[in-house]
Parts: sequence; C-alpha cells; structure tokens
Amino acid sequence: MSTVQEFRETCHRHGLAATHQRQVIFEAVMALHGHPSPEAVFEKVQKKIPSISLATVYKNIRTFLDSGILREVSVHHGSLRVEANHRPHHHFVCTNCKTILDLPEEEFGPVQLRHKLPRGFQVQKFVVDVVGLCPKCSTQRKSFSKENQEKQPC
Amino acid sequence: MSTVQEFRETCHRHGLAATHQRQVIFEAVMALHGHPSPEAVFEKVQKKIPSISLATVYKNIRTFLDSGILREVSVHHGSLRVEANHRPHHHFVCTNCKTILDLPEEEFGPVQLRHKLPRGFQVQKFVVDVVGLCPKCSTQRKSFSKENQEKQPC
DNA sequence: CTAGATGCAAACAGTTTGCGTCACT
DNA sequence: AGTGACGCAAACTGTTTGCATCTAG
Repeated sequence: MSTVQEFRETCHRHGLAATHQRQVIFEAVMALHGHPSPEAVFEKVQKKIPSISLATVYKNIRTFLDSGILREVSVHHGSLRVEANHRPHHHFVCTNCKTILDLPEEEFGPVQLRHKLPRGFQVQKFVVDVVGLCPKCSTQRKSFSKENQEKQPC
Repeated sequence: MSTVQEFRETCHRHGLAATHQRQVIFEAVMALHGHPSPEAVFEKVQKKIPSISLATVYKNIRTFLDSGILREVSVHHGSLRVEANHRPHHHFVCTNCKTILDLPEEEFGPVQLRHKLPRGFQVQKFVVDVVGLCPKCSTQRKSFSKENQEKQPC
C-alpha cells in the first residue's frame, strides 16, 4: 500500500471516495516516523494543501481508524486512568467497554526480546496488555447481531 | 497502605500535608475497582465532601502520580497516536521523550498466560510495550545532573 | 446528479492555572 | 506563623459537530 493507485484501491475497497486530501493525509502518516498525532499530520499536510482544515484531518483519521486503514497505537481509553496497585502486574483490556483488570505478573511466562535492542537503549520494564472481550461483552456479542452492537461501557 | 494512619505516614514520607481531601481522594481511588478516571474519583469524593472542587481532585491526582503514590495505567502520551504498520509488532516507548518505535513481533519470545482467564473472557491479542530510555534521552541522563533533567521531547 | 467530503466556526471534554482564602504542621 | 492546600473561575488543549458548499463517482 504505497503508490497512489494502491491507496485509491484501498479507499474504494472500504467504500470511501479517494479524495486528494485523503491521499495527502495518508502519505503524511506514512512519512511521519510511524506514530504521529493528528496535529503533526495536520502540519505536514498543510505544506501540501495550505487550505486544509484541521477538522478534515480529524474526520479522516477517524474514518481510517474505523475502516482499519490506520491503527491506534494505545489500546487504552483516551482519558487519564489511575491505579494504586503497587504489586507488579499487567492488564486485561476489554475492547468493547474499555474495562481494565489487573493480572498479576506471576500469571505470565517471562517476556523476552530475542535480540538486544540497538546500543543506547535502556529497558526499564515490559508492559503487557491482554486485549479481548470481558465476559459481559462476550455474551452480548453472541446474543445480538453485529448491527445492534453498540460499543459501550458495561 | 490502607488505614488512615498509613496514608498520613505516606504523605509525610513524601513531604505532603495529610489533608482530609487527600485522604478521601485516595480512598476513592482504592474503592473504585482499581482504575478510575479523575472524573469518577471526583464523583465518588463529592459524596463525602460535597464542597470539593474538581480542580483539587486533579491537582492531588497529579501530586500522587508525581510522588509515586499512584500510577498511570497507560504508558502512552495522552493525545491520539496513529500508525499504518500492519505487520504484527510491539512498541518501544521512551519514558522521557515519549518516542514510540516499532519492534517486530518476531523479536519477542511467545507471551503466555500460565493459567486460563476465568470463564467468559476472550483473548484477542497480547500487546507489549517495552518501556525505557531511547539513546538520546539515555545519554542526556548521563551527562546532566538530575535537577537539570527536564522531561521533554527529543 | 447525488451521496458523501470539505472547510469553517462553534461546541465540547478533559485538564491546567491564577489567585484569594484557609488549614496543616 | 508560614507554607502549602483548597475552591472557584477562567484558560487551554485536543477533539467533535453542524451546516453550507463543493466534488468524486
């Protein structure tokens, strides 16, 4: 998915109009070291399309996320979440209701890197998120059709 | 760290005044299933101290985070980050400059749960964040004294 | 030609800040 | 008594929405 033609096809496959703005927004994401913020994308795109609106960038990023053309880096809900559990642990995160559950570190086998990271990197810890559906959301999925499944908190 | 006395001692150890508000805010975090948002904490605390200000809750949560009394659940920067890399991979996250780097999944040994999760949980994937310092921030730490180390993007 | 995309401004949510008053040590 | 915490309102940042206009299919 790198040439102009490929991107147009990707859009059509997802039922999206292949507009100039979308093309340039997507190229900007690719060019920006891999994990840009919407603001960063906006600034990059502005150089090619000075008249572009920040709202258009947000709308399209959302559209790309919803259709799977782009991914969100963090699996966590946008707002700050805080915890007091000081024992080493990881988290289970429900993709539907965003519920977070602690999983004690002892529940996991050792997490290991096969090779050392390049010189200069200092590893402090491994953080694991087990992503999936919690029991409540899991049963909802079984009993309702896909169309009726609103993503919502339990 | 559960009784009133323990919390007061914790505050004093960190050079913080052990105010009633702090006590109740901390208790609320403990009571709220482990990972509440500031808003949720505020609502809970309001029931005990109707006159409390949302700003006070935010200020104290920040204070608790800075002094290590509480932890932030997500290791990622607050604003949305987006990526186009569709190959399975995990991330390296620099605690200082928040830079994110892709690490191909093949670089990791298998992530495993020693026991199954309780009935009803559906696991979709494991997401690993390797947390530490990138080379730039790593060398900064060596050459400057702790006092001068402002947390800032590279 | 028409559904959907764009651009603008206004609205919103989450979070921080400035400042006068109050309370812990 | 003095430093730091509180409460309030205002400011700010990141994101979404309503609506009129425009454009890809």
